[in-house]
Amino acid sequence: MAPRSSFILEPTLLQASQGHHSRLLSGGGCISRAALSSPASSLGSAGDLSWASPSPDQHEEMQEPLCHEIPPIGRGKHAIHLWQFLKELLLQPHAYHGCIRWLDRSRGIFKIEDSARVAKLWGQRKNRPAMNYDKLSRSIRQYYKKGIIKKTENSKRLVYQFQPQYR
DNA sequence: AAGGAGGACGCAC
DNA sequence: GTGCGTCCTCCTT
Repeated sequence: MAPRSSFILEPTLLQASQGHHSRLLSGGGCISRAALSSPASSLGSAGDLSWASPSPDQHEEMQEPLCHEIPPIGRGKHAIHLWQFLKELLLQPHAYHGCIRWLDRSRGIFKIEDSARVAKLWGQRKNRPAMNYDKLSRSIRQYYKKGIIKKTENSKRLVYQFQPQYR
């Protein structure tokens, strides 16, 4: 029923297809362009590293209006990845206060404060009602080998760290 | 109990 | 093949 295709945000498309840093059309969603830094893809293409530079907190001038809209679905090619979703939440501390937050923003260290809620949000985004933290964390663990997210040195509970290229 | 590490299998791209 | 989602065993906090 819902005209999904006209409302969906395609962040992965933006970074996967060209890698150009065009502003996301903030029509139905409110993901800022900084929400999705291209991973290793930007290593090959020069010129679009302006905002994905290795520098920690360059600037954070994008406190865009909160969006609690939950895109209908997201599987397959056009699906947002878990690590992108987590960054999305982290970039909106007001909207997800008490849910997830940066512990050390410059090092990409964050803490999931309400595991159940984060899992529920992820489940909503992916249209997976049965999502829980047990399963979400399994996916995070898959990121270890891929070099996207890792556990911190002291391995604190519910604390993870984005690898530099994914910050 | 809740969280964490991985193996194994299945499924939609 | 990828990126999970699901289920499971065992271990740690």
